[in-house]
Amino acid sequence: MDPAATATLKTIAGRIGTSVSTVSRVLNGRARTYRISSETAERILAMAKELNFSPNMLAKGLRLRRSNTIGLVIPDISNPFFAAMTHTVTVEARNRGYSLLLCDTQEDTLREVEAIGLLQNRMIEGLIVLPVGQDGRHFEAFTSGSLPLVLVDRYFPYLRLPYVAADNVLGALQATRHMIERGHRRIACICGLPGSTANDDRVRGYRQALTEAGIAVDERLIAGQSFGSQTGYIETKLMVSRFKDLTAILALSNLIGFGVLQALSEEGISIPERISLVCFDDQPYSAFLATPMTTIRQRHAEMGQLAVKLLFDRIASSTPGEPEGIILPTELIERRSVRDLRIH
Amino acid sequence: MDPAATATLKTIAGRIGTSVSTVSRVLNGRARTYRISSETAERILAMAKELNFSPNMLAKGLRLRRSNTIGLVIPDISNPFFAAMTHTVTVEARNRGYSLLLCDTQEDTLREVEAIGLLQNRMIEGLIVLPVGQDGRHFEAFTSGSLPLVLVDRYFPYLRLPYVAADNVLGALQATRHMIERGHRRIACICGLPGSTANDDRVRGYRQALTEAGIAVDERLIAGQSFGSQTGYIETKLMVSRFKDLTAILALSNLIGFGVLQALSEEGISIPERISLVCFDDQPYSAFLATPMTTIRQRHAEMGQLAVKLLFDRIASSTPGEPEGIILPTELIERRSVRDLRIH
DNA sequence: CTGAAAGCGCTAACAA
DNA sequence: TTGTTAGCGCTTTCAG
Repeated sequence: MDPAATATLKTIAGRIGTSVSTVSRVLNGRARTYRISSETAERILAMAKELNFSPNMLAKGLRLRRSNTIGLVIPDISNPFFAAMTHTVTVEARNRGYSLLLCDTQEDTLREVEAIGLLQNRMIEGLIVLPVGQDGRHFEAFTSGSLPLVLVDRYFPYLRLPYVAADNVLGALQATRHMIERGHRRIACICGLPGSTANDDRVRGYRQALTEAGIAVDERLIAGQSFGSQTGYIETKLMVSRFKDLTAILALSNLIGFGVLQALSEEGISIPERISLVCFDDQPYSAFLATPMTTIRQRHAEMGQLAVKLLFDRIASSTPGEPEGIILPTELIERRSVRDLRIH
Repeated sequence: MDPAATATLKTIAGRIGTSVSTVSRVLNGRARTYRISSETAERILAMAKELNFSPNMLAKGLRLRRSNTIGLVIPDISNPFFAAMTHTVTVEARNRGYSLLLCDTQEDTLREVEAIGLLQNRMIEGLIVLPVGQDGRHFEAFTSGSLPLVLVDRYFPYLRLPYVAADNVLGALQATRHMIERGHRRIACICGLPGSTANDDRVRGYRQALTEAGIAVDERLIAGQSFGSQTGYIETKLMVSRFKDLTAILALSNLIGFGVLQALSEEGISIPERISLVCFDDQPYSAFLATPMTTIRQRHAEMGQLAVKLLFDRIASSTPGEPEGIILPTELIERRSVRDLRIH
C-alpha cells in the first residue's frame, strides 16, 4: 500500500457506517468503557487493520496537547561521549513510547537558543539539554517548571533546574593527584570552553590538587579555549616549545587528547617517557592506543539514563517538587600513559 | 516569560482587534500581497514580538500537510561511523529549516519497521534510513515515491529506491589485495550482518581478491554474524586457536576491529608481527593505536551530505524521476598494521 | 483591504 | 450503545 494514502478515522467510519467518535473510542481501547457492541468494535478493529490505519500524531498532539515527543539538544553528536549519551536517550525514550527530536548545536549558544525555541513550537513534552554552558540565561524561563527540562553534563549553579553531571572537580583532582604522586610537578592543563561548569570545575580540581601538594600554580600552564582537538594540538605545540621542563599534560576532553597525541607524535615526543598524559572521557579505544591511556571515566550511560528518568518523572507528575541535581562520581582508569618519575 | 504560555494567532488578533486571518497573513509575510494597511501590519508585528509569538508547528503541519521535519533511522548512534553521519544530517537539515526526528534501531529490523511507521504518523516529509539491511520488504511501499526516502550505507538492489553507499566490494578488494601483495595467503574475514549489502559486498570483494590471486577460499576463515565488537572478539579467539597458520585478519567494521584488538592483546599476539590486520572504517583514533591501523576509509561526511541532498531534491520536486544510486569509492589508508611477509 | 467560515485529523463533553 | 458538536491552532478560499 501507498505509505502516503493514509487512512483516517473518517475513512474507517465511512466504510463501516458509524461515527468517527465510535471509531476513536474503539481504537483507543475504550470500547468497554463506552459499552460499544462487540460486533461494531470488531468490525472497526478489522477495518483499521485492513486499511493499515495509524493515527496522525500531529492531530492527536494538537488536540491532546501532548506530542509524545521529547527533545534532545546536544553540542556535537559526533563526539563519542555525546553519541553514547544520545544512544541511551533514544532507546529509553522509545521504551516509553516517545519519539525524539534531535538538535546538534555545534557548541554554539546561539544555535542552542534557536533549537530550544524550535522544539517548543513542536509541543515537545520535555527537553534534555547538554548545554554549551557559557551562558544560561535562556534557561531561566524553565525554572517555572512549565516545560520539564533537565540539563546534562554542564549546568548552571544559579538556576534552579534539575541536572545530571559528572563530578568534574573530583575527576580533575584524581587525575592531577595521580600525576603528582608519581613525581610530576610541571603539569599543563589543556582546557575546554571557559565558562562552562564542565571546564571550570575541572580546572578547579586541577588547581586544588596542585595547591594541596604545595605546588605553585603556573598560569601559563593553563591554556585552551574549546573542547575540540585543534585546541589540544595547538596548545601542546606551544607548551612543549615554551616549557622544556614540562613533564605531564592533563587534557580536559577526549577530543583535546587527540590533538595532544597528534602534536606529541609530530614532535617525536614519546608518552610517557618524556611527557605523561591523562585525558578526560574514557573511550573504547583508550586501552588500545600506542600508549594505553590513563583516563577519567564519566559514567555516560548512567548519566543518560538518569536524565531520562528525571525528565519522565517530571513529565508524569504535575507537582515536580524541588529540582534535583545529581552528581556522579568519576573514576580514574589507570593504564600506562603516566610515568612514575620517582623510579630510578 | 513562561515557555508554556504560548501566544496564538487568536491572542494577537484579540489584542489588536482584528481577525486571525489577517494576523496569519501578516505573520507569513503576505501583508503586501493582501494589501494590508501598513499600520495594522506593524501593530501585528509589534504585538507578535511582544508576546514572543511563534507558531504551533503541529497545527501548521496538520493544516499544510507538511511538518518541516525529516526522519533519520540509524542502527546504532554510538557507532562513530553512524554518529558522524548523523551529525552531517542534523546540520544539513537545520540549514534548510528542517527538524530531525531520530530513531535508533539497535540493528533490529523489527524496531526499524516500527520506527518507520512511527515517523510516518508524524507526517515527516522525508526519510533517511541506514537500514539494518537483511530484509527490505518494508521499503517496497516507498518505491511509489509518495514519501521521499533515501537509503544510506546499505541498500536493496532489487528495490528501485535512491541510495548512497560506499563501494564495499572495492574496499574489501583493496584491503585484501594489500595483504596478498605483502605475501599473506591465510587471511581471515570477520564479518558483520549477513544479508546486508554492506557485509555481503565486502565478503564478495574479499573472495574476489583471493580468487584473482589464485588462492583457494577457505570457508572456515569466513566467520562472524554482526557488526559489533563481540563478534570480533569471539571469532578472533576461535580463529587463532584453530588456525595456527593464520597470518592476517580483515575486520569488516571498526567495532569488529576493536574486538579483534582485544582478543589479540589477550592472547599476547602482536600486530603486525604475528597477525596483520585491516579494518573497515577509518576513525580519528586509527592513527594513534598501538599499531597504527591500516584501514578502509568510507567518505561518511560526503555520504551524509549526498543523502540529504538527494532527499531534499525529492522533497522539492513533484516529479522525482528515476531514483539514483550513488556509490562512493573507498580508500585504503596504509599505516602499520600489515606486515610485509616477503621481507626476510 | 479585511473578515467569516471551513477544515486538516483527532478527542471529549454532551446528548440521545 | 452511539452520534453530534465543538475545538486544538493554523491557513485559505470566498465574500465583501
